Amino acid sequence: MPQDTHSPPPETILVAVAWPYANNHLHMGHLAGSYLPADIYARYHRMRGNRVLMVSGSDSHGTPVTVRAEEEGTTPEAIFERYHQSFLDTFEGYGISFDLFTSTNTENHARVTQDIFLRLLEGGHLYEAEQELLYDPKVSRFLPDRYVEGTCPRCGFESARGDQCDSCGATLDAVDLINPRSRLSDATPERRVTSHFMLRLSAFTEQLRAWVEPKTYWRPHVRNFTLGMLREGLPDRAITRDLTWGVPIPLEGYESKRIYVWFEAVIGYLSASKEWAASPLNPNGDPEDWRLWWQAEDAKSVYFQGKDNIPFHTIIWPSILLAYGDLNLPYDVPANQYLTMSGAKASKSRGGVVWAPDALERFDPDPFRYYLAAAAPETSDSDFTWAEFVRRNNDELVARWGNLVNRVLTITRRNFEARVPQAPSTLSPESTALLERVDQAFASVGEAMEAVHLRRALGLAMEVATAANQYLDARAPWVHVKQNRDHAAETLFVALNVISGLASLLNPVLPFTSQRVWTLLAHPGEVQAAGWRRTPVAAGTELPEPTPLFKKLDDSVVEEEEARLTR
RNA sequence: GGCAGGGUAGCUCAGUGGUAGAGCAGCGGACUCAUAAGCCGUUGGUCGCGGGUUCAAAUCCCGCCCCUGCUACCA
Repeated sequence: MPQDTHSPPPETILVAVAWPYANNHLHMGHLAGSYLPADIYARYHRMRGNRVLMVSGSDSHGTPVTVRAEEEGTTPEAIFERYHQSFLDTFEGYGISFDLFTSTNTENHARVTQDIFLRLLEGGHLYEAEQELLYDPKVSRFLPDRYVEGTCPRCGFESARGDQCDSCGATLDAVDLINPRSRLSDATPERRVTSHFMLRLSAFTEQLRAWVEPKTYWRPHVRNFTLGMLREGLPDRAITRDLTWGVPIPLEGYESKRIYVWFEAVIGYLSASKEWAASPLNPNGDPEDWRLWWQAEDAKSVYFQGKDNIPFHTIIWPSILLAYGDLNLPYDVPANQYLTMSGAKASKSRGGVVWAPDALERFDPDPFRYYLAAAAPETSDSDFTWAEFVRRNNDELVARWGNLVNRVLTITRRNFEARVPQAPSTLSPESTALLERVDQAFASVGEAMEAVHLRRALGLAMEVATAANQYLDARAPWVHVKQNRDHAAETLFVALNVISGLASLLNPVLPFTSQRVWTLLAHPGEVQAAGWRRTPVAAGTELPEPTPLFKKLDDSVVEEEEARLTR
């Protein structure tokens, strides 16, 4: 019988997702690395009845946006707006279900950031210090290290970047480069002294260590990397820059400076929560509701992003939170490794990537969600190939799951006048066993979901589909429908109920097609709202005419898409 | 250089002390309801290399080789 496998009291969970930088469209690496895992996790918890707030936004500030604006002869706002809209479209297309996807370019965010800045200043966590930085006199701008090129002082490579030499791999300081030149104008940068606010990160080393040490449930690479950085000691870092595109410093006399992105962007998690609470999106209408996720003791916050973002979420953001006080530190930071594209790292700048908006013009979202979840880079880098995409689509979605739904519905339609057959009062052992197996899967899949082992969660759900195919084959309802109608009726009744359970189990990963299965089973409303349990299919229910859930893809897709990649 | 992750069947990967696993590909078979899908059986591995600990190691320790990533003032 259907049952909720375990019903603890509702939890409060903040699903915090990396802020994409608004200088280009999103690609498959972004989806696989943070947006899709976050969405699967959030959908699962919503089905469990937990109180989920899933937020993120466009990171709108920073030098690259300014530079791009100048290249195109437009404003930073226009560049940001373009990609912000692209992000919103991508999330809608792929079913990434943010409660709020805002940006750092809001008054609210500036206000929250400035509040934190002032409180940290009062608390002695910030101080002013002079720095010598490289300045491009032609474009009148201080240069981030990456915008300086020159000869590597170590290996003599002539096109070393200011932060790192691509030839010998050395970590560099831009002022040490020989014959430095600006990448913005080719001018020779000048050394100029400028004054900036520094964050006293060094003061938090011990507190952070005490906080991270017991986090044994974190992914090993996240915890080890963080502890390694703490062992080496944290240097204080400048949190302001000589820029005009960014959040202003809330003090007199600092009009030419802005709060820098690495300090300001992570604050977005908090400002977005506040924006959501005060907006019409909050059904309760209480602007103070953000406190539920940020101040309640048992609230959990889970931060999804790629591994390159680990220090910002395990060192810098926690330091800011500790300095500010009275706000929850991250509960977990399930950072993913990288998704490589046919062996090469996905990169916005280098090409060879599958752009999220483009891919959706030719394929449905669920096959991508499925593939990226099944091959998620949870423990090590994983490779996206079109051949694997086509194979998983055809073998696993079409043949195993879609075909299961289709064959059961078709037999039912042709032999039982499209009505769910009546099963006998006592089910056979194999029928009972299969139903129990589905119901039990809600516990095992749920456990994997909560540990953010999404590959495993999906694998466990798909095993149930395999068991259902085996059951059908053993019971051969297409044979018994002629000789022993009751036997076939029981088989189909059970199979339809198993499919109902699978629609729910797979919904976090496959929301679009699970909803279609829901409709094919004549369930009213939305699968998302049905809870984390199998919804029974009642005998006698009239079923609509089935249509295939997934499209089988021809092998020629592989060549076509690979040709597109190299363009 | 430092740090991290990885090196297991042709391919993609799971498996952290107790007789080597899954999916796909390959081979064979029974079936035919279904988008020729599904089901059953089967071939295939000195678990990167060399030492060590142990009654027992893919799994723990040491050394080495190779791959990837990170190394935080691009975000």
